[in-house]
Amino acid sequence: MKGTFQTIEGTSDLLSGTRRPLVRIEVWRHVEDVIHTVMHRHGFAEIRTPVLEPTGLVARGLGQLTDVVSKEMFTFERGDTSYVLRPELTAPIMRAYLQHHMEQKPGVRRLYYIGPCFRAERPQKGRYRQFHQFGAEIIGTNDPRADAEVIAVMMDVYQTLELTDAQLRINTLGDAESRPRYREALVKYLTPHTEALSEISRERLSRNPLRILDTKVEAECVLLEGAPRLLDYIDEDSRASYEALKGLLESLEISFVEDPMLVRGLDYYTQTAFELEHAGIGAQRALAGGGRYDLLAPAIGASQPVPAVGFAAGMERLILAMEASELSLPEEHPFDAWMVALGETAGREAFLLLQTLRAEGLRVGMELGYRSMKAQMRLANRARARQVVIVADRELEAEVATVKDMNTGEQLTIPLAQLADNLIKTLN
RNA sequence: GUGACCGUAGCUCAGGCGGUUAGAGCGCCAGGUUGUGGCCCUGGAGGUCGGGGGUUCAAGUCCCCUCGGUCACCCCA
Repeated sequence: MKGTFQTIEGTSDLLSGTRRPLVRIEVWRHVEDVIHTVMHRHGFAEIRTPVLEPTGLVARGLGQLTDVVSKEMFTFERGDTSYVLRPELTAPIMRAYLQHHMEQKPGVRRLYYIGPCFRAERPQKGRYRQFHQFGAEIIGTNDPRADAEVIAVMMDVYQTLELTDAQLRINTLGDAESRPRYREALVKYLTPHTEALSEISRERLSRNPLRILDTKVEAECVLLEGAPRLLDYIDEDSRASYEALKGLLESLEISFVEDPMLVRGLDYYTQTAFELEHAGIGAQRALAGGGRYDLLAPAIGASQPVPAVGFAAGMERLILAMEASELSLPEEHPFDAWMVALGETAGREAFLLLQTLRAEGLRVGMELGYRSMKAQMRLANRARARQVVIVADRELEAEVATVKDMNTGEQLTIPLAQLADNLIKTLN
């Protein structure tokens, strides 16, 4: 236990054969398969960017004042550059879009990703220092159909995984002009009540007042009921695009609730904002979040805004939700067959036979080292092998193998030349 | 970063007010069946009681520090 090395705080190994779905590799593979399939169906192209990015990209992209940038980044210096382990993927994707001049390609860009991210937070349920996100972005248009499409592909992933008990909430944050006007009104309303605010909200009042809207403090929620409404301040374009989005979602029969208190924690969001929540996964209940971020590109150096909308989703939270919703999750894969050999000569022949069966496409296992038949049979059973192929001197002399069906217990003698065909036939 | 709870075999846990060889179930290995799994029976291996310090004749048990885990705050996917 001690003396050996351990995974560092808030990180974990994903393994085969564990009882815990959250770290069971078969569950991850299944979820990833579904994500790739759904994204592919919707015409999104995969993009993989480095785990390491320039610190400046993330700091300017997400905003210096956000908690993620100001206290949750893993950064290090080497030479005269500062590197960061990416805390999210939207800024890196926009960086790639600009770097590879994707705006020069015809039409809009539909991109999706899956990969690890890092945040130096205190771990708890649904929150880890290395965690995994998947997401999709549509870059190059402010058409509200893009907002609807991003939500549609997101919902399709959960739908395909049969996770149907998540709730979608949407809101609009207004554009670059209307948001500051609202911000001003909110500050004006809250300032006389400064005394009633929590310490955290008081600090936000000057730094990022919109974040006060999603407070959990009861007294503040009551106070906010009388606050100016964001919806009353937003510009015509944002309002029209928000109405269009709602109409599209209704037509697509994607159910949602409007939540005027919904705000996002990163600076780059404007207009559409949305979040998908699941009630069964603890305090970190957001499965996915997203929205429009037309201002990200100029924040990281582009000469003009690039209209874009997307979502990001947590893989760990998705798996926790699937577990909470009692969906059946993949276990270790069974074996088609298992080789059992007795003695050194047969052990060598069985090993060669094993390889030819594998070449035929069968999933076949075998213990190495010379153990008793009983021990080998037990291993075959544990591996949930459908059939066992027994080979010893007796069989080899006659050029046959004894094949045992592990469900019925039935045993047959099969000529080696017909072994593969025979195994395949009985599997079907 | 703050707080609460928890660290005893590979896993899940038991160990009344400190008392001398630290236990169980499951798992693992072997045997019962000179070539046959799942059930059953028998035996075996496996533990510096997270680490360090202290109190005491005596510490898994009490105290302090430390590391790790879990959950919550905060934050966010």
